Amino acid sequence: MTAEHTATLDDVARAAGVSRATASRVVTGQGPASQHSRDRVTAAVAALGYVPDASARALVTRTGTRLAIAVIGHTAAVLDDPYVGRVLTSAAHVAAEREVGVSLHWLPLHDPGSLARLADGRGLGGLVVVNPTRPALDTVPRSLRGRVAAVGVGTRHVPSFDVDNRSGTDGVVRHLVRSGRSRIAMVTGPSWLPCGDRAVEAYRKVLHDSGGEPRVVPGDFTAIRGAKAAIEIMARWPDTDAVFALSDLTALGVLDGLHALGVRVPGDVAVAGFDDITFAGLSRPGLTTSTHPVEEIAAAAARAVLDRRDTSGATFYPSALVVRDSA
Amino acid sequence: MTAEHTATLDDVARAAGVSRATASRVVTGQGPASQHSRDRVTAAVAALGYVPDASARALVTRTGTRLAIAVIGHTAAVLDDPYVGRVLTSAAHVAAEREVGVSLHWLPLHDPGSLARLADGRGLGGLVVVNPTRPALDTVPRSLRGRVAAVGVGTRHVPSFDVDNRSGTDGVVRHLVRSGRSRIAMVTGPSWLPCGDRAVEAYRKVLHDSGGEPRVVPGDFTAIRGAKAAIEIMARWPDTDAVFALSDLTALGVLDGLHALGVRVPGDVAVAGFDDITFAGLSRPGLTTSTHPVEEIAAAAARAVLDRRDTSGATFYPSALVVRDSA
DNA sequence: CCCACACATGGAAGCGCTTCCACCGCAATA
DNA sequence: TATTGCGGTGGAAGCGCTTCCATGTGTGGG
Repeated sequence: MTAEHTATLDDVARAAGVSRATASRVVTGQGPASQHSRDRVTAAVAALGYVPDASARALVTRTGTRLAIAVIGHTAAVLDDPYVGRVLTSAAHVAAEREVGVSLHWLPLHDPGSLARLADGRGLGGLVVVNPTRPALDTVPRSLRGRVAAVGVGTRHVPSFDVDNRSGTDGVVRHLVRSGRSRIAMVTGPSWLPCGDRAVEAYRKVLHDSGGEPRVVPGDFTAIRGAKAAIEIMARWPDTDAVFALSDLTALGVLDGLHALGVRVPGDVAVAGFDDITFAGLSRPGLTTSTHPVEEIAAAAARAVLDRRDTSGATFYPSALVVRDSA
Repeated sequence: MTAEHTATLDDVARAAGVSRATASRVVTGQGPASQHSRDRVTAAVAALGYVPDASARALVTRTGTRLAIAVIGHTAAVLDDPYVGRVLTSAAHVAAEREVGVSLHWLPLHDPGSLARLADGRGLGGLVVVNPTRPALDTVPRSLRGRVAAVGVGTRHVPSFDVDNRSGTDGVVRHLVRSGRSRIAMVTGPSWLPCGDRAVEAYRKVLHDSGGEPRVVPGDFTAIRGAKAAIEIMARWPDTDAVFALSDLTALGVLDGLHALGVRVPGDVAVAGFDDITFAGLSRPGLTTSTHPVEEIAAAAARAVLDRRDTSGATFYPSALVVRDSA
């Protein structure tokens, strides 16, 4: 009851009748230990409510006590993206359970050294790279081996977690086709982001299957770009009857651009986005989109890093169509 | 160049020709030190690029290495509020500079002990309480004295940082009056949140000055509640010609509710919000609102905690009217 | 001229933990 | 029975830092 003095590993060892070394082995799960002492230590841990001191552990294992979230982008403004906010929130939530904190960093797209510099300092326990590029991921120092994960499409070397853009896009574009649209344009993500490629592929495939011709305009996941893209699209292909943007933010911008042009949605042109952000349901017309389990993805990435799990390889999370008014 | 081995305090002491004790005193700024050794150590620190190991320091000072962000609310859903996301992002950014991480926690509104429990564990270097209640703030254990700050209106005991709701509200409501509205309703924040009181006061004052009668409906900062509030308001006071919500999210909901009712905005009813979130500019009609420098406020709170500054007392940040289409 | 007192300083202890290493007893092999 | 091997174990070192304490140094007053 009156804890007052937080239990230390010494207390646990004493209570279990073993040495501190053995207690440590049991608690960390590293090294040999007989079933008998394993049981006794586990019991003592529970009885005393022992929680390892993260600082002490970090000190000796030379492993930081912080999970860094690094976002790659042209400017520091990427940090303000609601998507990043969701990643951060979810990661912070997971980290909190492990008595670990998270910190947020911007990695300039054209400064490959920045990641190495970030990872160089002490105190870094793990790294989650958001929207990584190949070159960036290649500069991760080996001191962080096994403690790096990617949110978005990564490389073979680090576990990566992403939404299934391919089937998500497929679902949305098919929906557009089903509802009678055939001249469908697409606003992509930034060209340097590999995850967009799969989406574009899927879009091309559906269009090919349905006999439409692809109309692709580059985007950057921002709303402003969406508005401009809408204007571009309508100027270039005036008969366009649907626009699919690989980001709700961009789709909202498209809505804006179309509105400025006097084009009715969904009357003249249907609009669909991707991500299902909160505001997709609050825009007028309500945005048809595809879900993006960002929180789940970020939590998985954080856990992979924190647990030093060897989950190399890519994991894709399903995306589901959400039909509202815009398409 | 080839750092390889991160400099330790020992290296600094050796380079400066003093003992580790003296070097520590200079680096931390605690304890006496002659100007001479002060200079030599500072030079050595710069030359070696020394950065104190947060874990080691935390271990001995028995002070955590993590800045906890605690949000009070009925359910854990408060953590998904974009406002919290902005606070977290900004705090994480500030913390990163100090080699510190942040973690996110939900404090059940009716479980006063939860804050104490959170602060009890080791590894907690500081605490920022978002939207604190008096009782919650009173349970902060003394072990955290001087390392707690509030985002929102706090108590006399901890430094608090908030937007100037009073003048912000004043600005918005006055704008409504100026543009010819006189039957203005207000959707407040949660009743247990003291910050809302000042806003309601300001609203009442403007209405009193302009001869209007107050129409207050309780809100909770969510969009759904906004939609319901809109319906409530129009049912209770059908001649209402303006609605002011103390949150953009709620205002967006009001827009939705009004739309469902077939009420035109701003034709029939003007709508104004508070916060100026990203989506305030993307809704249709664009939301008239008042700015809320959340990032600046959160950064100030984080800094106050991290620097153990004795900034007790409340600091209010100015809010500025942003006129768009909705009012 | 000497004592007291401040200030500056270095030695050393120790924060809570992991991990190397030497050691023990026991079964399997020779 | 004498060796080897091996899983289990505790002692002890040490991670990088702060801080207590005893030990110098220099000043002013008696």
